[in-house]
Amino acid sequence: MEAEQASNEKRIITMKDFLSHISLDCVVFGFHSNQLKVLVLQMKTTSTWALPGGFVYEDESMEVAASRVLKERTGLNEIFLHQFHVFSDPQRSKQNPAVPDMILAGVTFPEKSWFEKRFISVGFYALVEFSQVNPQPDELSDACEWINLENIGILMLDHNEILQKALETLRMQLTFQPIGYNLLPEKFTLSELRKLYETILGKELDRRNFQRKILAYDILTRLEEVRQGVAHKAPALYKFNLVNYKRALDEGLQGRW
Amino acid sequence: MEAEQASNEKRIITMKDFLSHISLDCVVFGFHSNQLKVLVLQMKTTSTWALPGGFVYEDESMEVAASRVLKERTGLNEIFLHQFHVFSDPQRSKQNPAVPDMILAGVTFPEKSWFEKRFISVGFYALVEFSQVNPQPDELSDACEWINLENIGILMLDHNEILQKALETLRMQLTFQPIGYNLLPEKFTLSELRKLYETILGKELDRRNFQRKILAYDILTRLEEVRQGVAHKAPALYKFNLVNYKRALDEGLQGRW
DNA sequence: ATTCTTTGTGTCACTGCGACACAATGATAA
DNA sequence: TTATCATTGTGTCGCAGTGACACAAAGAAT
Repeated sequence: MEAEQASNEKRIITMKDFLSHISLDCVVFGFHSNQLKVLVLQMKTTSTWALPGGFVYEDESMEVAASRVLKERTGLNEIFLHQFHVFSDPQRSKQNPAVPDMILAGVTFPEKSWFEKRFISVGFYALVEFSQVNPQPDELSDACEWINLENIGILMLDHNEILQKALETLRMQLTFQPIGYNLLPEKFTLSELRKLYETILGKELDRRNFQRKILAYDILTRLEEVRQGVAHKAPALYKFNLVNYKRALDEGLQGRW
Repeated sequence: MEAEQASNEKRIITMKDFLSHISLDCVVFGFHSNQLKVLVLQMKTTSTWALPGGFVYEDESMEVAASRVLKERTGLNEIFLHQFHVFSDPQRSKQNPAVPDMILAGVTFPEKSWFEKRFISVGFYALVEFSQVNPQPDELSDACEWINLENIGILMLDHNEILQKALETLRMQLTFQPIGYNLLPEKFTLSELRKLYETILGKELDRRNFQRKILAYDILTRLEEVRQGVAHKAPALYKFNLVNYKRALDEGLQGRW
């Protein structure tokens, strides 16, 4: 169906075309200035902060819906998405705080019955290149912006739990899959990659051991170039070897069993 | 609400109390005779084999619903469950093949509209002690029984994909979490535990190296007893140290980063 | 009594680990 | 111009863990 473009004018959105009782919430991770950042929205009526999310059209898969929703929030066409958990506590959305915002935005409810009742949410995390994102609020929110992970305050509903679960999933995942592609620019330094790992793991890594280990994964290609305009010894630039990187995602890293 | 007991007589089941568009499918793993087994149902009308599953009441979480469904199929009260993926291809249930069986079983459809349309399925895998399971078919099926994982044939809808994804999830999980509790009896031998790992990984492990590694996890307690009635040297019996086992599940095994 | 199979314990050479050193490089300050 | 500082690339060290495998014990079968 036609893309719903962000617009200043009120537009009619009907819930009828969405699957009832199902929503999705996205934890969008970016990386900038050696900080892991999360994209959040500020709701119009309540001013609370929330993770981006939305609903699923009747002819969409969850992944397609999440891609569509995030294209609208970030402007990006291809986003690395990964489902990580279904949040289904019946208490989590007894009274949907977004309803006033939706009414304000002109949403009509052909059948209020399902939307004002509970719904489950499929949690996705997305990894995006910070510099390529053009944050766009939706009809329900005043702002869409990046917040440093360590500065996240109180979010709407169970969004703090959703964010925490996403982070735990990312952390656990580093034990068997690499990370970095989709988050870092095409060319990056080992120092930048290491700081990405450090912000996810929440601890400092020895730069020499990190280098030996990550090079042992055989997923990086060292470029002839070095980073320009830096204050000290210029570090080498690297890029991901996508064939090996994707294989490492599919098959997991070697080891353990 | 009242438990829906299996019964020979037709009973009225109404879809009205379930969340629309949402189902769950369970891959129930058991382990017996050194084989990983999966619990499957045989549908009445079509005679196809399917994974157990069901729907979610309006006041249940996904986990509670899955526990309820599996209590009915296995007779077990406490089952280790883990969500692993949401299956949401719009094509996956355009025409629900279970509808004829449901009609045969006396199910009425207050609002056919959602059930004959598509729905997403939350995939769970369950780990159960084979010997404690009392397989029970539901109203839609003739049989509920174990099949060796390596003998699984064609399953209904996308259930082969669901099963494959569950197995991949289990395999990947062995790189950062242990397995065995819930699947093995309270007392077991290292040989039995190793064969469990081998059937999940699909490859043979050296029994000496396996022993050294698994003991290094510090999740096992060696008992004073040995297995009786065996043909050769009696192996020592072990049990899981639940404190350490659960910590290993929560925090992951040491290593990598 | 011998053979077979399984188990418990252990060894070996090798690899990877955590902790860290040293030299190179470029900017900054004296 | 020289010295200092901070960062990076490469490497070492002692130790721990690995894959491959040996040997002895134990009990059943022949």
